Amino acid sequence: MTILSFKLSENLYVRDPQETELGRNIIDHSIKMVDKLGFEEFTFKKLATQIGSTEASIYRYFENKHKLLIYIIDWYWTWLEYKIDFHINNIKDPSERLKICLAKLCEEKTFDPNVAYVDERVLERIVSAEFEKTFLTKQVDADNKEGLFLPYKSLCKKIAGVIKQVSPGYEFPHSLASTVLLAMKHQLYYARHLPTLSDIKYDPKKQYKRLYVLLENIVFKSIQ
Amino acid sequence: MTILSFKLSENLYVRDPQETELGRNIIDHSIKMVDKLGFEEFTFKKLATQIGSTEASIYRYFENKHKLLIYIIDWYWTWLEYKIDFHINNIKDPSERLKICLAKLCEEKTFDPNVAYVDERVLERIVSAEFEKTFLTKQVDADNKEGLFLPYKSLCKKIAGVIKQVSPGYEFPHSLASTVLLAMKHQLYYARHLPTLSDIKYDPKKQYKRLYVLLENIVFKSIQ
DNA sequence: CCGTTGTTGATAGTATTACTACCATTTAAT
DNA sequence: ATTAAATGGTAGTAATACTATCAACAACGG
Repeated sequence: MTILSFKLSENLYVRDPQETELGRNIIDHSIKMVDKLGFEEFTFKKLATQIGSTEASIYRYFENKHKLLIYIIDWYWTWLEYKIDFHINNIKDPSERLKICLAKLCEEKTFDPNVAYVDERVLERIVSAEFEKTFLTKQVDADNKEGLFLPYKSLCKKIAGVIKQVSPGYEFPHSLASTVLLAMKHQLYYARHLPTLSDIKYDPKKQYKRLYVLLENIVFKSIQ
Repeated sequence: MTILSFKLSENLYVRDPQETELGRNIIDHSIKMVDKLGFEEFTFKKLATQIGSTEASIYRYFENKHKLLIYIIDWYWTWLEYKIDFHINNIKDPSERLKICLAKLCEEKTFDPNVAYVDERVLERIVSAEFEKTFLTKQVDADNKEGLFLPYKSLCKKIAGVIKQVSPGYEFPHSLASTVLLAMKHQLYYARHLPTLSDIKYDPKKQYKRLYVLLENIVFKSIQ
């Protein structure tokens, strides 16, 4: 049994949270709290109380809650890219590769205790609801320069690359990849909260399959 | 010369800002300030100082800054739908109608003094950067019940309707419409701040045409 | 012309947030 | 055993997101 963990950019934290008990506790409980309260209502104070620590201690790990959020979300994208790599490895046929990418994106996540201490289902909800808040800020450019968005950009590039393999002449592989990546998160969110914006009905079982059909349709038709 | 203005849902405000000088001032300057500072840094205090009024007075118009943001963004979607209606009126051919829709979505906005007191270019930037913050909150369901997202849902429905006219059998008209609406805002934002996520290069002149080509490609290929 | 009502301005106050600073204690490493 | 690192505890600050109260000044109807 391998416990999977990923080293993320040092610019994200003051002290690496994966190295200490308190650090891991911070990550673990922030994930749960952000999911429950939403990012706006989530504070270091509440987190500190929850884990029986203090605000000051948390600030020793993360400069602010914005970087903590990016940390969590970067973790998700890194993990997703890892998963995709793992599954397209050794597959030669480009179309098949692309289908696997999309399938992995849409796949219903499960809690796998082998993957660190993180519940991927919760993580997925956080990414759906909070991802865009990481870069829709006035500090985008500074954050980007620090490499805080590398995991997402890397995943996008990977998918764009696979698209290029299927259709070398296609003009917009990166745009299509980023559009699909966002769409996948949004369609699930809409299904749940704003159903008129989507044709995918909220259904914990069937929605993922239907999402796959939608994305496959958009991607393969667009590049053909 | 007609000054165009739209009546928005009463649930958005305490007192209708379009009816008084102070109200119009609030809208006018919030738009400028949200654009300049970003929504997080924007406060009623700063706004009050800017327009030579007080926090208390602003609270007489808007319950909080969240509703003010929704107000501004609802205005934008309402105006965009109006514009689309205006231009697809009397056009019979469904494909032509859909093309006009997309063209109007992508079109470079200009400052038209006939449309109230609002600079649409600024508005467009705000929508690009802040729109998702209106619904990615824990109060989505409550806000939705109050009808705060009607203008966006209505526009989405309209485009889905046109898609249906072109391709009556297509399974995902709403999903495709909402995906494209978001993509249009995001691709421009990426072009500017996260260029590796897009194949559209930042260029105040040419980017809109290229965006149109992208969206036309995605939409027409997907539904064919 | 008076009295009522509505709108704004001015001021004040509160709970919470997002930090920073400093010191004491525990723990781990040499 | 000594030292350094990690944490906890406490305190404090500026700013935010409000709420409440009161006075000034229109505007309007009788």
